[in-house]
Amino acid sequence: MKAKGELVKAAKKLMWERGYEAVSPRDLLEESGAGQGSLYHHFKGKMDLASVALGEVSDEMCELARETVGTDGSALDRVFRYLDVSRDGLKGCRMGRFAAESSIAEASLRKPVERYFRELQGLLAGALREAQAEGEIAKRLDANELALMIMAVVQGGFAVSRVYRDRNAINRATETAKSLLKSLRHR
Amino acid sequence: MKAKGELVKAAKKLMWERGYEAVSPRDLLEESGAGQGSLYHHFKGKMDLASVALGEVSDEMCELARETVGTDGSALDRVFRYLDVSRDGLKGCRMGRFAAESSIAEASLRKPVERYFRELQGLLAGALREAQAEGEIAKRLDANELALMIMAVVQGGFAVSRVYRDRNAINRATETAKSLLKSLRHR
DNA sequence: GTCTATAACTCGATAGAC
DNA sequence: GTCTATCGAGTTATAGAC
Repeated sequence: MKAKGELVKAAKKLMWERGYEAVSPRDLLEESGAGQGSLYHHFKGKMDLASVALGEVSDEMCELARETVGTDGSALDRVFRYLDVSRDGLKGCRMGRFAAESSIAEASLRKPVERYFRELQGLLAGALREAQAEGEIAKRLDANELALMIMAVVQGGFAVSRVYRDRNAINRATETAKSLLKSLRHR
Repeated sequence: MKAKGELVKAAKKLMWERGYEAVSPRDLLEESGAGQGSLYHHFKGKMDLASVALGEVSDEMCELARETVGTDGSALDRVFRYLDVSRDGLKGCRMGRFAAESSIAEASLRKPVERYFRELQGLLAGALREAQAEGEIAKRLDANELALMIMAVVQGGFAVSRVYRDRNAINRATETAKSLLKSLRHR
């Protein structure tokens, strides 16, 4: 039963680095130290293992998002706290990196990613709505749409960083998003 | 010599749909109608063919960007014209979709993508700088950084769209970006 | 539950006839 | 310049001993 846990751990590590398609069962067995049959004893196949691994990553990312966007500080500061997270643009989002792969069409892989995105959008939209209610920022923009755009900046920031081979491009993009949000204040 | 052109055409089509890694030489031969040896007669291999195809796509996308961000209309309107392009979020950017793949590490694939991104950022930054000079928007934000963020919104919009399976999520994200830019006016 | 061995297939690339 | 045939390696998955 140890092999099962080791396989999931290996999948979480390797698929963060390389995504789904670029990781082979062979890689997973090697990384985990498990024997050939173990993968297919505990899981239906590579995709089933990936699905379990992504489910765990999704849980971890949701928890992290709740801590980041959490409850202390002003509503707008909580949104800024999410944008202020220092990101390595060359790595890619542990969840969002699967969006570009064709495997995202498979429900078992897409669902954990969608769950994280919905949770994150809800957290950001909640904080933005609160910021609007308390007069921190203008009310004319829909909080849900603003949250969606903020998430797009982060996801797209990874893309731009990788193309430019500049691990900080993403952090400059989120900094600019902060500046734009500030321009919604005091109206 | 017909096979060469057909192979490039096939690569441009299939790699738009599926990226680099998910397209095999087999797929390319089938789509193009060329025989097995033709690929390796005209190109060094799959990557060389992809590089030529991406080069052509990069040229086309640069030209399209120049037309879109072009010269007529106010500077800010030209930026809005780029954001207003209707995008199918489920498809993915013809260039940006390669950013998430590990093959982007290969210079011959990354270069055409980077060339397009630099061209686009330059066009957007130029229009934004002009908008600032003419007093359309506030000057306190760097035009280059704003352009970078706008590109991130578009690239990330594709990611969010695909995860949500909502082809319009990207268009809502760009619409919100427009609204935020408008909040920089009249200060 | 874990392992070794291997099946059946596809991958990117090459050889060589025409 | 194009084709058919095929290589060696790597892919996902299965069989069956322990």
